[in-house]
Amino acid sequence: MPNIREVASRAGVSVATVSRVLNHPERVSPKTKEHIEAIMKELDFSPNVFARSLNLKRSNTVALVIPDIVNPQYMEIARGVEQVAHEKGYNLLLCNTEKNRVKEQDYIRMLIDKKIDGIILAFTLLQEQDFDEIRRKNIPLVLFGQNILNENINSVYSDFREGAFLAVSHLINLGFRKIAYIGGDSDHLENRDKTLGYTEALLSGGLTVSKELMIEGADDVDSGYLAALKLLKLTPPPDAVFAANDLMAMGAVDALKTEGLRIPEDISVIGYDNIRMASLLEPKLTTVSWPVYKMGLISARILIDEVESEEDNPQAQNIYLRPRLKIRKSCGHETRVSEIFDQPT
Amino acid sequence: MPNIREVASRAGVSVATVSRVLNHPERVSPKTKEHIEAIMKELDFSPNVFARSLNLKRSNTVALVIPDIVNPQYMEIARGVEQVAHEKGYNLLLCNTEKNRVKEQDYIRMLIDKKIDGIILAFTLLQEQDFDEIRRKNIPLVLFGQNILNENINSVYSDFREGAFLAVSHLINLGFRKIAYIGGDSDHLENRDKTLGYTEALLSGGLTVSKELMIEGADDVDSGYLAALKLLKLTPPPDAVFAANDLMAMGAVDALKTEGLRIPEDISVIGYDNIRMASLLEPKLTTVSWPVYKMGLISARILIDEVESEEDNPQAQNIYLRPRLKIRKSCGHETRVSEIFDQPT
DNA sequence: ATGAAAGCGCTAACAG
DNA sequence: CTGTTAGCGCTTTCAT
Repeated sequence: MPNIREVASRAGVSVATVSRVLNHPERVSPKTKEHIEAIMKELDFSPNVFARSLNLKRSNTVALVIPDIVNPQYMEIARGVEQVAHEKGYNLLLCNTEKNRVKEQDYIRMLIDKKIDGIILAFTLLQEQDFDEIRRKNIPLVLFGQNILNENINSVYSDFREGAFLAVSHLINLGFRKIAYIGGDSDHLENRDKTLGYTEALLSGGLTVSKELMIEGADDVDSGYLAALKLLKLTPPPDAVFAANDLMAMGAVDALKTEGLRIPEDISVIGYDNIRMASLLEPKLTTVSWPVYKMGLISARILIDEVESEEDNPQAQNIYLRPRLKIRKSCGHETRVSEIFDQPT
Repeated sequence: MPNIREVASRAGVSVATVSRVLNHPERVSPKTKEHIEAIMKELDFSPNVFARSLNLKRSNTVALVIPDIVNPQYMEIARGVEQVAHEKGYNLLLCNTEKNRVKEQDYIRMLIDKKIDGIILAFTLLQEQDFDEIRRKNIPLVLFGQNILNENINSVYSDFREGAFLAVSHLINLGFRKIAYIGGDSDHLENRDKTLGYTEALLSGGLTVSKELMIEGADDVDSGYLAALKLLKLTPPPDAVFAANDLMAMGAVDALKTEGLRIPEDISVIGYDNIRMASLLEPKLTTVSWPVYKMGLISARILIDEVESEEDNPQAQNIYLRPRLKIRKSCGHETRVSEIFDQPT
């Protein structure tokens, strides 16, 4: 593996000149530049990134920390982030916390030690003070999918409270009165926000909030299945259920159908996320959509801009994208369904 | 940020000693070791990875190169790999090629330049000669999900030809005669293997292979949908369809149902992969399962073992895990369905 | 068991 | 426009 010294000597120049064609090509005369480049090609030379990083104190690598690598919604984030990172010549370190607070903290520690250029924390389980070290070391940080904890931290988020409110209000408008809720893991702030949206919608619709209608799931298909089974034990059972994500909604639909109920004739189901699969379910799932992929792109752009900016304390950005109701077939009401389907989306 | 020199001077020892407690603790007297460790803690010192890597020529980072970050099956690989990498103190660089041969080559080039410690190539689009550079630089490499191209390259794979054979034979045993095939992107070797399995099963079942029954999809839900629509135009239409993955199978089911067909009464569908969603479909999808997650774990272990081994040319491993038929409800035959469902899985 | 010193390969300040 | 040179922070001989 040739190094810069070898290139220099073969080209009959100093290492500084070679380094210059690598980093400031404009400061080298076109002739020597071409010559040196030819030699680089010939020797198949590529600069040693470690030495480079040691000097520059940058790794050209950013990290995405996510709770669950197999959740398709989270992977949409990764797709967006990877896209931008690759475009801009950065590498993407993927950190899967498995919703484990300790693993998340470990990872952050490790990322700081590694002198990562920037970090995107998606749906973090951590508190503001846990970011202190990141901020103290001036490592650019973007919080994804999180309500603003602090205006001084970059965040790209969608209002999950509002989304839940939308979903439940839709159910109420449809005429349902006993609306169950399968919530996500309440360790996550966005799930607590959804719960808020659920109760607010109930209240503002003149309904009462009942603990027995609220079950906490674990964000996956199976817990949705189990929760629905539990809800069916109530007498009378709920006439509609709002699940905090599509995965749980799909599990619930599966359970409901297994128990012989028809959807939406006997019971309505509404989800959250609008994952691709949600539209393949029978019946196609009504859900709340929010622009994950786009938010992934945006997060990465904000992050990398900040990495590359000279400023020490750039103004934090708080980007906010709205959720939207996606009406399909899994909710309905005998007398009102046509009326609803005629309304614009 | 304190460096090793500062730790040394505060501890009243030389940098060499500090370095030793980091790398060869046994070569330092317990007393001084403890003392130095205390000072490290006090100063919150952690060694600079760039300097370290520059010396050691290792990055403690491995890469996973996959064709499609949103395919749940591929993400299962990532889950396994991340698990092991994290356990062993390695970072995981995620490279999404979007099934783009050029992007894949770019990535490999970049990984080599980055002096990555090891690479797992999942369902690569590349040819054996494309790995030359990786092997020349002695970078440990594991091919995932690939038939052996070369016994000297580590590979962890499942026999997709056999899996397809299993699936189609099942259909034939069920009594179907006109069996369509929605293949995956034929740029991928594993999809060509599935095609092989399909035709072999047909032939060994005494059926003929017909081009018009074979459609090439793009491994996603939508292309399955489109393919099924096309197949329905045939007269008579096929009585069963084998899709090369569950995503396409799900798309096909969607199309078939939309066109008013009942599954399995009017037409049977069988998929491949056994993704979680496949069991939520109505009817639950019969499919071929193979142990992706486990294969991810294994790949990472082989890779990291090789990274950490002293040997220059360790014996390559070729691990092989069998696919298995997962019989559910989406295939059936009026007269034989009960008979089939009584047979052991 | 410990220390001195020579790099690892590169960048950038400084000098010309 | 180009060359000289001093680090970046660490690991590792080679001495002692």
